[in-house]
Parts: sequence; C-alpha cells; structure tokens
Amino acid sequence: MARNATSAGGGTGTGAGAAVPERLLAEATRLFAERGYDRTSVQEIVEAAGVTKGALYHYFGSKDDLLHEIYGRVLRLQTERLDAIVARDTDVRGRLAEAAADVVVTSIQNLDDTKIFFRSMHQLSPEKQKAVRAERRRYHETFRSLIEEGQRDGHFRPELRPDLVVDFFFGSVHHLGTWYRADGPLSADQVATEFSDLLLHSVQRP
Amino acid sequence: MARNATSAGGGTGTGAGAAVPERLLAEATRLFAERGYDRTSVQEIVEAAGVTKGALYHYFGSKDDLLHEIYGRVLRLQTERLDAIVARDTDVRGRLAEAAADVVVTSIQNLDDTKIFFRSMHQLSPEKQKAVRAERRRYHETFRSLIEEGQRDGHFRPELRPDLVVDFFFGSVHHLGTWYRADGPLSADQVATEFSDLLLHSVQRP
Amino acid sequence: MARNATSAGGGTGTGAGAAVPERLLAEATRLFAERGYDRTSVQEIVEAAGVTKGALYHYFGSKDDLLHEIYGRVLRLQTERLDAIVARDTDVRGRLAEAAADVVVTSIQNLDDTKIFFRSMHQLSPEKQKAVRAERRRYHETFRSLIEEGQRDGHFRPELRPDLVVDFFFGSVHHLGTWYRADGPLSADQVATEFSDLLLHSVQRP
Amino acid sequence: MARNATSAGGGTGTGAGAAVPERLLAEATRLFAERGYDRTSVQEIVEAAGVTKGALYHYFGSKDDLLHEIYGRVLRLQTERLDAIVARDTDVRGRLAEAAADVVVTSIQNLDDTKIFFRSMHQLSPEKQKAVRAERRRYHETFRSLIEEGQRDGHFRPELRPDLVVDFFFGSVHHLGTWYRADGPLSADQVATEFSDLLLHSVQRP
DNA sequence: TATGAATGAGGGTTCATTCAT
DNA sequence: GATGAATGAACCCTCATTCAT
Repeated sequence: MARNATSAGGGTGTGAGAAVPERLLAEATRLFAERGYDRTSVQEIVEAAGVTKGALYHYFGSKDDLLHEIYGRVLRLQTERLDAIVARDTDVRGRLAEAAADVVVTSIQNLDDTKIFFRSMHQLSPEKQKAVRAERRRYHETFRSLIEEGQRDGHFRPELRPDLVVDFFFGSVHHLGTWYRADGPLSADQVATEFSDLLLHSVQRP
Repeated sequence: MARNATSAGGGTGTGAGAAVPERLLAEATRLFAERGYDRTSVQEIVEAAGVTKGALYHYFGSKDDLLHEIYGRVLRLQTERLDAIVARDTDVRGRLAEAAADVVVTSIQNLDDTKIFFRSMHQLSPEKQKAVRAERRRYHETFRSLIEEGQRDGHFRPELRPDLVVDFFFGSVHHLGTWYRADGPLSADQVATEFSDLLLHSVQRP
Repeated sequence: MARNATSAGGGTGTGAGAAVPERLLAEATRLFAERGYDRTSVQEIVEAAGVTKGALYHYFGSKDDLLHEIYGRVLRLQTERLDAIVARDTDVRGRLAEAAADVVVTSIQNLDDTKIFFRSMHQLSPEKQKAVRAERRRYHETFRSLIEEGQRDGHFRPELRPDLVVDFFFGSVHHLGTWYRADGPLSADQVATEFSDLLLHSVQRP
Repeated sequence: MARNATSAGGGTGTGAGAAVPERLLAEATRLFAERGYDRTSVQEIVEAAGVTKGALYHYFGSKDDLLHEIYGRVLRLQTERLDAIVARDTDVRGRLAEAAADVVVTSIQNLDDTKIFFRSMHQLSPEKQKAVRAERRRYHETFRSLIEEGQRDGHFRPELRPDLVVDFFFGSVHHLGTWYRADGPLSADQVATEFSDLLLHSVQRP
C-alpha cells in the first residue's frame, strides 16, 4: 500500500529544508546503514528527519516500504548506468572494464546503499524481495551478456561460466560496504581501477 | 558472563540426542541463516532445540553469546585449514590455488555459517565484534602473505595491492551465501575450482 | 528519556476519568506502598490504571521513572510548606513546633508516599537517587537552620548537634509509614502535636 | 520448611573457613543490606559464600528463610540485652537512658541488619512477617514498660502516650541505617549518648 | 552432603502501526 | 497534511526452585 512517495513533496534536496519524503529517505538510509534495518526504529527515523510518525506513515505505507524505496533508487541508478555503458559501440573489453569500474565507483559513492543492499535484502517482505531480486537479476544478466559477448569474440576464456564470473565479481562489489572507508588511503577510482583490472585479467585469454 | 558452553555437556552430535549446548548452537545457526539474527527469537531457538529458555541461559550468557560462539567455530575451522595449507612446501601458486579452493569448499559445506557471517557481524555487541574482526584480520593477513610471497617470487603481478586482492576475493567468498544453492547445478568443487582459477588468473603475470 | 509526564494530559483528578499519567502515578503510588516497588509489576500498574503497557511507556521512560516522579511530588510539596513556615516572623520555638507538626500531618495525609519514601529510595537508579538525596538534603538543611537559630537565640540547648537532631526527628517521621493506621485510634493532629512536643522538649533549655 | 540452620555445621566464625550456613547468612546479610532483598539473587549469595545452590537449599528451605533467620538473630540479640537492662535494680531514668543508648550502639554495630530490618520486613512471607512483628511487639512493650514505670514514679511527663514515645524513638533508631556511616565523623557512642539524651529530655518532667 | 542442569513463570521494555483529531 | 496518544504483541532475560545423581 505504498504511496507514490518519490513524486510527492516539492523539493528534491536532502537538507533540513528538503521535502519531507526525501528527508525521511535520506535519514533512513543513513540509519539503516549505520545500525541495520531491524535495529533502527521508526521513531529514530522521524526524529532524525524532524517530523512525526504520522508524517512518515502519510508518505510511506510501512517501514518496509521505506527500505523498498531505497532499493529502488540504487537499482534504477545502476541499471541506467550499466545500460548506457553496454550500449556503446566499443571493444567489449573496454565496455566490461568500464562497467566494472563504474559499479565500483557508484557503490562507493553510495556506500550506505551498498551496505544496506547486501545486509537487509532478506528483511524485506517476501513479495518486495522477489521484486528486487528480479530487477537485480536483470542487471546481472546485462552484465553477463558482456562476458558472453567477449567469449564469442574470442577475447575471454571460453571455459568460464559467465554466471559464475558475475557472482564472483559482484561479491567483491557488495563487499565494499564492509571494508571501504571514505577516510582511508584509497580513492574510489583507485579501487575501481584495480577491481576492474583484476576482473579483466581473470577472464581474458592469456 | 558466557558460560563455558563448548566444553559443557557430554555428547557431540547434533541430533535430538546430542548435548543441549550443541543442539542449541545447531538450531541457532540454522535459524539465523534462514531468517536473520534479529528476526530469530530466543523462543524459536529453544523450541527447535527442544529445551526451555532457562536451559539456553544456563549455557549462554545472551543471545549475542550464541552468535559469538557460532563465529568462533567457523573462524577456528578456517584458520586451521589455511594455516595448514600455507605451511606446505610447494610452489606458492599451488598453495594460493589450494587455499582459495579450500575456503570456497568449506564455505559451501557450512553455508549457514557463511550466510550468518557477512550478514550478522554488525549485530554482535561492539566488543565481541572487535574480537571477531581481529581474528578475521589475522586470517586475511595470512592469506595476503601468500600474495606477497608470489609477488616477491615474480609469479604474481607486482603492481597489485595485496590487501585489495584479498578483499576482492573474500567478497566473492562471503557472497556465496547469497546465491549458492546445494540443490543447484553446481557442486562445491566446481565453484571452488573456478573461483580459484579466476583468482589465479587475476594475479598471475601474463 | 523521561517524557514530561506531569504537564501532559488534560485532567488533574485521580478517578477513572482522570488523565492517563495522573492515573498511572496514583495507582503506582498505591501499589508501591502496598507491596513494594520490586514486588509491583508494570503489568499490575497498567491494569489498575486501565491502560496498556505501551501507554505507560509513552509517558514514562521506565518503571524507575514513575518512582522518581512520585518522589518529586512529595518533595516539592514538603519543601514548599517548610519554606513557608520557616519564613514566618515569629518565635523560633513556634516555627520549629509548627514545622514539625506540619511534616507529620502531611506525612500522614500522604502515607503511601511516606511508606515508599523510606523503603524504595535505594531502588531508584543511582543518578536519580543522587538527585533525590540532594533535594532531601536541602530540605533537612532548612530544618536544621531552625535548630541552629534557636541555639543562637539561647532557646535551645547549645551542646546538641543540630544535624543529629534532624536525623533523630526525621527517623520518627519516616517511620510513621510503618505503624500509623488511618483507622487507628490516633488522628493525624494528635500524632503531630505529640511528636512536635517531644521534639521541642528534647531540644529546649531546661 | 526451614531446617535447623543455626545448629547445623561445625564452626561459628564468618571467614572463608567458617561453616557453610554461617557463611551463607553472613554473605546474605551483606548483600541484602547493600542492594536489597529482591535485588539479590540466590546465585549471588552462593557465589559470595563459595558454595552452590544445592548447598543453600540443603540448609535453608527458601530465600525467604534466610531473611527470616537474619531477623531472628538480631531480634534475639536485642531482646536479650533489653531484658537484662530492664531487670536492673536502678533508677528508671538510668535504665531508660541505658536501654536507649544500648539499642543505638548495637544497631550501629550491626548496621547491615538495621538496614535490612526496616526495608525488607514486608518481603517476608505473611506468616513469617507475623512472627517477626509479634516478637518485635514484645520488644517494644518491654521498652514501653520503662516509660510507664517512669510516669508512675513521677519522673516522666504523665500526659505522654507511652506507645507514641516508643514509635517516636524507634523511628530514629531504625533510621540509623539510612544515614550513619562507619567512616563518618561520629562514633557509635557519640550517637548513642545524644539520642539517649534527646529521648530523656523529651519525656522528663521539666 | 552437595551438585548443577533444567524448569517455567514472569520480569521490564520496545516497537510498528492505527486513528481520532 | 500532520499529530501523538494508545495499542498489543513480541522481545530478551532473570530467577527461585527442583531433582537426578
């Protein structure tokens, strides 16, 4: 029974003056990443956003709905970017390298979403989980198609199972939320370059 | 205030006749993997184990303690195996390949622990979390030493950051819990072989 | 995390139609006096008040908070009355007699609070206990100042330690909750008169 | 179903080598005084005494029984002492002064018992409570008889109600547990002398 | 004489959600 | 559009006591 949250409200920023739904999503994202979905109470979210419970339930059907909306955002973003990269008219190795680097950079730029993604998926209601998984699967399939294309072209080793390669790589990506620190020694680009390089070397013909 | 759970009780099996602490740990592992730590109630655990809450709290200081014990078991197991492999007197490439394949196999054989590991770490109490992280770090360092050895020997690409490679690979390993299915098309050995192969190709000199 | 209980709600009575926080405080006072703080369950309080646990925790941060609020009420009442009496412009002997009689009367009129006071103080959380003790100390100091004034004036025996006299007398007052019965042979005024008389005789110069 | 605790066991000291029942009583007294009866668990008592729960339940029928035994000890002690003083063949004023001073000194010497006495009485089972109150009443009656004797002799003011005087004074005595500190500025004798003096002055004819 | 595993009832507290206003 | 009082169910945990050994 989710209201159409994203189109409600007026502003689009995330500061104190932003529209209420945006503020709620921003604070929820921060808190879910910080202490986990189940450990974050609705009360804490509305306090952080400076509104009351009634307001939250006016815009979102449930706490679960908030989480679903967060997943929707990051999935839409990553799908759009991947689709754009895949559609380019360049060597498949370059597109795979770019796709890999791009998902690392956006995962780091939205590290809270990354943390939430791999830790809280199973806390969604079954049907929402199904929807998210389906969308995620389409994303993986697109990524996999790059591998397959490279195998057909003779650039990538034909004995590899493309789906396993995808799971191999996205494990690494999802894991970023566990160890990456914005105040650490590595920039997002450095990690992206090296992860992309590792992936390419692992699939390319010798 | 954790009681000495692992040494208590008489039996060591996990069936209905096994010792109470073992039964509790087994059921807790299963339930935590199935529905998450926060979503599993102490009541459900004791019902599954066929005892009462009082019995659980006789052996374990808290629900948190149960989780800590689960982490301890898997960490001990993996550390022992890795140490044994690293200590061998063979080519570093072979040892890295074997270490990688082995952690994949044991992660799949203990898939419930793997699921719990990367999803519930942050639900441990801060101090227990610290202890687990410290032990995990030592494990990673041992693994990393293999990469460094290979770089010194000239087998592995010197431009790679060993710690990044470790995080890259263990992301893939932890992610197994998310997608691997025992009743799926792939055996543990198949996954282990291919993951190990991907790692080796990603680090070896061309 | 105590909500502002005393200013919440609309009514001020204590009957079934009174505001919820007031009803909760009234029933808690009665039950704490009757069977002790630790022996009174939150469930019993809310049942007596005709609400649910959630309502209690909406107004009070904890069971401990309820007790603290009860202490606050009686302390405010007694402090106000004592300050008014001390400030009068009459003979110090009269003021001491009146102060003594007054605290006896109000202790009997609020016998439940008196019972709770000396039995449940140590069941408050350490910091709340500290706060209550500090306020209680100020009350005692005001009372003591009457003794000291009488000693300076030459009405009271100079060899007495004023603080010991205060502890001596307030022991008697706190003890009222142990033996006084509203349906017994003595009126509040009779006890007040005699206690006041005993105090005056014990301190006056022969 | 209390076993005959006091006659069981061999030793009579309270150190680590003392007999088990004595050690249990000593630790229970200390803990009850420190944190209250309800807040002290049987587990804590047996741990402090260096025995197990089974041992406690071997000597005492219940936790309640322990408390009852503690009451019994202090009551027996005080009754014996008062009876001895009252029986003397001296001026009633001297005997009252001595009785008053003596109960103050023994209350301070057994301050833990004093604290427990006035705080935990109502946590005894109803029938044990009745027994304790009956014994306490006999003690008060003996004390009251001194007042009455003094009134008959013309030493004490005849208009006073002897029972009120007793309650007045024993309030002060019971209250000692609340404020007296062994490491404070006042010795037991100093307090005893002044309390006794206050009592005598309050009852004597001018 | 003493153990300690196990019970079972109840403890205080939290929380997503609803609804009259 | 928004409030916040109130619900009701579930939560983790504690504890005095029992009993087979």
